[in-house]
Amino acid sequence: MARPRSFDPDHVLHAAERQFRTSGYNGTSVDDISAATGLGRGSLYAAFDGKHGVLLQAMAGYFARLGQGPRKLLAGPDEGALDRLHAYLLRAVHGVPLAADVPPAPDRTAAACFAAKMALEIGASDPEVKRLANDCFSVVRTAVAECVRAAQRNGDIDPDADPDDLAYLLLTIIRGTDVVGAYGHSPDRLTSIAESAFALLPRPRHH
Amino acid sequence: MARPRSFDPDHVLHAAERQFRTSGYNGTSVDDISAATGLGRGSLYAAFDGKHGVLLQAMAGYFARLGQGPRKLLAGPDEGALDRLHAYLLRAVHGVPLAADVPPAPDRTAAACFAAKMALEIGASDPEVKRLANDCFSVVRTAVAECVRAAQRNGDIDPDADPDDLAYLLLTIIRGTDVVGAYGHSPDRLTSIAESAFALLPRPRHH
DNA sequence: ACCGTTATTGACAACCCAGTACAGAACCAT
DNA sequence: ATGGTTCTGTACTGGGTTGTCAATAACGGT
Repeated sequence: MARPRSFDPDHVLHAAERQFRTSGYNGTSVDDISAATGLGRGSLYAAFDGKHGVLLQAMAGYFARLGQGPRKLLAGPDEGALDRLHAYLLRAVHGVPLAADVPPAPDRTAAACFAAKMALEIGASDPEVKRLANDCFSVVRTAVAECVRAAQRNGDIDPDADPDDLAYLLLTIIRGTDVVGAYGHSPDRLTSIAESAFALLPRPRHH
Repeated sequence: MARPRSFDPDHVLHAAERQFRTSGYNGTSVDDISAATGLGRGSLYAAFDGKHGVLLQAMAGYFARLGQGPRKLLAGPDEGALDRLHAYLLRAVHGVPLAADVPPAPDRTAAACFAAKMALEIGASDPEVKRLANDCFSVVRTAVAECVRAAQRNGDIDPDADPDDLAYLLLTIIRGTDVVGAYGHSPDRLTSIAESAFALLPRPRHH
């Protein structure tokens, strides 16, 4: 009974996310978002409540995508848990894809965890952003910890190791590759870091 | 023969660095820097060439401080290299101090690697910042790698491990703690992560 | 005590930005 | 076809930002 919106909200949020990723929050103006998405000022305010609203909704979408990745890749039977962990680690250091059907990132600079980047920039003065970033960390951390436990049950990881400690460490490494990898390091180097980390996981001492 | 400047450049750059750390580059105005340092606009432009100049010089100072830390803590005889690595790791995850006589940081949020934070925010469009950040990474990485080699010579680390790979991994972990630790995680948690990482270092298999 | 040189201060002008308001367009149900 | 409702684009405004300029103050050599 009324005029339908002529854009796809997800597409708009993806474009905005890309913009925020490359220019930062304070570095992108509403006009930048407008240009990147094709929407006019008015539509942006009506649909997303302005710049800050766009950011929050873009981060929420990112969170949803982020949650699916680890859960799908890491969940499963105890058997093969270590392999899943390996595969996830290699994948994670190369960034979270914008969408399921989109390759992870054009350049690694823009692939760094969106939530972490926004949190580092404005999280100190923006509790909502801070909370969203923490949620992103938590979902990865719990999924990894669960997978570590599965691998322990299967005898692939030293049962004496604390799965939560390991999960924290792995999360730290993944976030670290965002920073290290964002500038001047090749994907090969990131892969190498991930492999090194995986190789150091505590294996059970067999007999 | 002319009026001397009435401020200490280092003190000004430290204050500016603190401001940049808490508010980000685009989040701090020249007036903010002016208020934080006590200098007027004109003096800032005359002495540091404006906001961007202040950032570059503050980062250069940070780089100098950063370089001293690892080198002093990590360099030394082969004997005890592993202990030095351990001590450095524990120290690094709690941030780089503003000055030699100043405690590392009031809150961990502002302690995250200054260079990494600036590089993540504006490095994509600021080659000079990007280069400075890479320099910061390099100095830590090479110092760590050298210490790993020393520990290997002393038989404390598996001689088959690639010291450069390990150094990259450790650098990644340190940078990761900046991100993870910046929001919502206690210093104890960071210490725990550092200890976990240290415990996983590949020891030589003794007979 | 004076004067050249340099720092400091405060104000100013041009510009950019976020958010709002209003006018027009598109759609659908009737 | 028409009308009500919602979307879309643009123009406007108040506030904040940057970089500069001229006037003033402070110092040291002479």
